[in-house]
Amino acid sequence: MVTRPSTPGAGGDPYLAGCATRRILDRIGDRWTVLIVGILGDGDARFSELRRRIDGISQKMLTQTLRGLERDGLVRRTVYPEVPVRVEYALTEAGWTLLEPLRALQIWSIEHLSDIAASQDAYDNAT
Amino acid sequence: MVTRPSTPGAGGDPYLAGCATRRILDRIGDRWTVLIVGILGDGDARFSELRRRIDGISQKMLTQTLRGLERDGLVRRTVYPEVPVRVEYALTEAGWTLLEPLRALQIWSIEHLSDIAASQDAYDNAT
DNA sequence: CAGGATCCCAAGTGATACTG
DNA sequence: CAGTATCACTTGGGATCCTG
Repeated sequence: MVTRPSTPGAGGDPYLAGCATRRILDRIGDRWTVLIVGILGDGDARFSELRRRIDGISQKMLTQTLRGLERDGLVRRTVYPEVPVRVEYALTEAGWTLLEPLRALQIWSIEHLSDIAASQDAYDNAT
Repeated sequence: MVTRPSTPGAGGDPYLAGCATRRILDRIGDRWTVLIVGILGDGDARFSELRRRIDGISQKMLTQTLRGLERDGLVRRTVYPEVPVRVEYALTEAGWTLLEPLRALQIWSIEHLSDIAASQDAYDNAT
């Protein structure tokens, strides 16, 4: 596939993996995406509900992030032409699959947050 | 732990998980961290070697990112007082554990990149 | 070789006002 | 209710020059 030496131990090409991961992190690495995906993982939600549950998000960023997720096929947007209009957001099949590796990262995060904080303190004091 | 209703299906508190994940993404969500961790996952490396293997990184960002990783206890920096000086970077134990969830994300990335690209094209054409 | 210090621009983000 | 549009600000990151 790629003319680059692959790592003996790991499966797959590390260079390709790096590129792919970078592109995904460009998408989910922003301040709001994972929070939205996480909430939608609990069930569908409408715009105002997301806005209420995500503390501190501006309406601009909520819209922008949802548009991006919709464009990537991770979130489905459904408009119900009632009065007033109702819009529901839900994870797509692909969106659900993203939840899995995200959980892995969450678990790692929770397990290592205190270690990291301690390391930071030690590092700062050593200055 | 937290005075917030937890999700029936998922393990752990989603609110805590969200906060923790956000803090981790603040750390690894930048443009270079995962690439550096990925390369160090292949084995120790010195400064100039990292600089060569990571295409496009500036010396400032390499230094800055390595400092951050060192501060978080994910990377160990070893100085050999030779002439000229030699500096080796290596993953710590915690750094190695991060590699696991990162692989999960990599696998997801590779499996879904084409789907995402296709979805983006469809979305853009539907405009 | 392995950085530190500085300047500067582009991008991400928030606040505010307006709309179908 | 669910957005769109604009402005203003903060920050990430690159370029460049300098040092032990």
